[in-house]
Amino acid sequence: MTLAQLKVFVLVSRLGSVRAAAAALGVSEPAVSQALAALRQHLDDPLITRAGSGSGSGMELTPAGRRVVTIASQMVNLAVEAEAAVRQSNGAAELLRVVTTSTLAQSIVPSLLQAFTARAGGIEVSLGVATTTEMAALLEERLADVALGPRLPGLDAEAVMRYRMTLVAHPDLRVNGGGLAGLRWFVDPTGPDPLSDVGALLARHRVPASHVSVFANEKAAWSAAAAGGGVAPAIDHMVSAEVDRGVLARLHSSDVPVDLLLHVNSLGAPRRSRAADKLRRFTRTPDAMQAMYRPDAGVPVSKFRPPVYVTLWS
Amino acid sequence: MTLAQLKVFVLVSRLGSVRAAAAALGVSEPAVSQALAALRQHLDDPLITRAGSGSGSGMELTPAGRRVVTIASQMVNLAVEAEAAVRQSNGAAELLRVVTTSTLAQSIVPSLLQAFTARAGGIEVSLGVATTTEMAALLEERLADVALGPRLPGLDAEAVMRYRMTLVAHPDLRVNGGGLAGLRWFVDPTGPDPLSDVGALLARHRVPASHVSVFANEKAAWSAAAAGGGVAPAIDHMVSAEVDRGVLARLHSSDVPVDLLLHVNSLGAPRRSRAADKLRRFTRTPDAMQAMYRPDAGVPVSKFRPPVYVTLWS
DNA sequence: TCGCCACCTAACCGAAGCCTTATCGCGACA
DNA sequence: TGTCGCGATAAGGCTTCGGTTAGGTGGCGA
Repeated sequence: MTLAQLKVFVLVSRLGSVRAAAAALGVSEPAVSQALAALRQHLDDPLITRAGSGSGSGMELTPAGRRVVTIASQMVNLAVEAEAAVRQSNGAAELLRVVTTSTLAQSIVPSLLQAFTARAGGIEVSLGVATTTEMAALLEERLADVALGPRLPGLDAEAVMRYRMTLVAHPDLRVNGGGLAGLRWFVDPTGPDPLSDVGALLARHRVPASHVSVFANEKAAWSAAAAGGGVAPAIDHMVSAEVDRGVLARLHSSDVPVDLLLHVNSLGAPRRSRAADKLRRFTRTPDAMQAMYRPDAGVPVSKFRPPVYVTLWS
Repeated sequence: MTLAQLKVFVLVSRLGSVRAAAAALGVSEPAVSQALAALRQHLDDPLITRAGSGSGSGMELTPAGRRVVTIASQMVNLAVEAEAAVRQSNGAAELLRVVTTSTLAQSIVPSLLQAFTARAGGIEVSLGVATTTEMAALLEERLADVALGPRLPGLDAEAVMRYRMTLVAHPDLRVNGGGLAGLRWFVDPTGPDPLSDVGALLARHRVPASHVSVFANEKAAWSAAAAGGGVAPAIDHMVSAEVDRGVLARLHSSDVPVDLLLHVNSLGAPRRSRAADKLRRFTRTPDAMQAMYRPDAGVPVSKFRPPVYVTLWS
């Protein structure tokens, strides 16, 4: 019984799927399946089984599994706590692990974190990308300290800023009879995640999967849209320069632009790290606002080469 | 950072010595030292250092070490709890791990445990031997559920029975001018442990180490005494047969025979296992009393061949 | 100053952990 | 009835763990 195995088990039970856990950990699916098998053998109990014994119906804990998952979760948390305790005792830099969606990781979040590290000394920030479902599980398991994105139910969430998502395209593009759903859509890797901003947009417009092209990052999607032949979702104030230069134009419909809220999510006050607390406080300052609205402050796109959607901390 | 490493660290810090921890775990001393080194490297902190940087002065936790022990201890406890939870959920036999002193392990305790397992169904008992100092640490770390022996401070102790420790020798042996300290003493492996019954007896009589011979078990010590040339401590009612047969005779002095109390020690009620609770209750019954006073009920001596003083549960 | 005691380090070795790719099993669903 | 999705299993390789024995180091006491 190793800590890694316990971490895997907890993550599988929280995400309800081996595949999802593998993705969240950034490893292959057999790796997860095998860790689970080892734990099952060691404890001599299936712990978690396929529910409908078919696909799609999720998984289900055995009685023993239910008891173990709570204990295992505590152990994983304590392991993180131990490392943090040492780091803090020795005055080393605190570690703040932030997760966000792929879309936000390319636009708003990097400049926010850059401003934060400059302001609050002695904190080392690392940024990871995850789907919305994963974000909650990652926070619960203390694999991340803060999640920036939509409001996560069951966690301590706080609205930070309002941002507008628009659709952009080549200025000459005309929408024909089929409506927006008839066009080609160029999206970043959050597109396939139905809970993400972009995924929700695709769902609302009932865009068939065959019309969607996934790009490594948002900028690549705009470029494709600027070249003509399709539309791309974008965060409004990040494309203002391109719109001003006439390279792109905003499209309008009943659904776009749409105003969204960026939240800071973390565990409740007693359970979250000091660094997480500091970031929460920082997001309320004018400095933070200014950083988030600065359009050109993105990190170099190269940092987000595929596979973007998988990041992990050991 | 593995659970085994954490267990080692906690045990070292509780016993205050690498050697003692190695003995308690039944492994060589470098094994412990190395596990500690791995943890130190991983956490980048010495965690625990020699106090006076000399021999005998014990060890001392660093600030980070102090914080880590408490966390590590919880983790180790939770690991045990997880396994117990599964076992219980599945109706498998509960596991009761008992530690006792070497002296008692050869005499009173086996017949007690034998009676207990016969009475309380579905409990699997395993017996280990440890020094008095180790017993407390083993209970704290949940490496054992119950300790049978002297009262352990800081734990939930309950007196179970009174037993008498006598000195036996060949019937013809006469004590000369030097008193008892001038004789050869034949003792079992608890002799070198100054906190044990036998060790305390040696200390009170100021027996020099050169006069002490350590035998693999108590019966071997009696045999040597019966052959003449020395004395051996023994639990009174276990040698009554030999005394009746004239093979051995009891010696008397201001200090011997001495009456001692056997205690059941375990963690406090909320923290101890159900099986531990059952054993505690059983010790209050007449059946338990009868079993403990039955002189011939020892387990075969072969089970206690050296190394006796080492015990091991993984 | 010699030797002992307690801890650390080195070197080696087998077992287990943990990752990969490839393949199988099995419901669900068109 | 194929085939798709998803989990389990097989096989293979690298790394780490955890154990051993042997030898090094540095106070402390006689």
